[in-house]
Amino acid sequence: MKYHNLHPWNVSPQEASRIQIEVGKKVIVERKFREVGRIAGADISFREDRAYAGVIIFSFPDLRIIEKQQATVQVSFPYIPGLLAFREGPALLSVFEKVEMEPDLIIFDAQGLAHPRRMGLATHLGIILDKPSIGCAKSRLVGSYQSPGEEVGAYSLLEDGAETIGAVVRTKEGVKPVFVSIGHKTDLEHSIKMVLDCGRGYRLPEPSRLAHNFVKEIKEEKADLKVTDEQMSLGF
DNA sequence: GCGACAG
DNA sequence: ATCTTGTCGC
Repeated sequence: MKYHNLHPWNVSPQEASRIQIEVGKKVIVERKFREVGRIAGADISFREDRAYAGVIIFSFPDLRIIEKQQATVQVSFPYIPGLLAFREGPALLSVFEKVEMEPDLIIFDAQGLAHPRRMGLATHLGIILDKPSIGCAKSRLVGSYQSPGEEVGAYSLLEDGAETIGAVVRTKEGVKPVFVSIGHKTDLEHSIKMVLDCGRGYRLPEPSRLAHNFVKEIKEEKADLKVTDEQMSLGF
């Protein structure tokens, strides 16, 4: 996949926040597509400063795997709440660059608009990749909410002041709900529907769950290789 | 100053 | 996220 190089990534935290405010002006919170034929799940696993990024493309709604790609990248930006995209973004773009079967929608294990500056990783990468995206996080970054009903499919709104920034969705009974928010080029109602339609009895939707297992495997099998993709392409 | 804080 | 043993429950 191709993507737009909108800004540098090796910047200070202050500059990163400024970039989020600037790039965030491009977000589109409207869904124009009708059908989803392919959906992608992406995730990253870390070991020290090396990131193992993976993407899996599925057919939808049958959720058959049609492509898997991976990339190993050296990471230097630290984890700072609100600036996750600056730590994981570069590695995710490296792996999306290898994807050939373009997805119609991407689900990220992170927030979308449910972010202090409405620029969570799902929104940020959706804009750079120019693809509809959804943020499906395992915990809250910002916003207040009432606990959703216990039945699968129940959800409550996540709000920040008078603004609705996402939804807290029950994807499995007796388990902590997930935090769904618009990433880019879609709406909240459809985002919630997609997360639920991709559910197969587990807390996380299949694209997220399998992408997570995938990068975990990659990390464990390549843990001893102290070489990143870039170093390999340089001939070693 | 204190507590919160995606992965 | 990652580091880790046992443990509670279906």
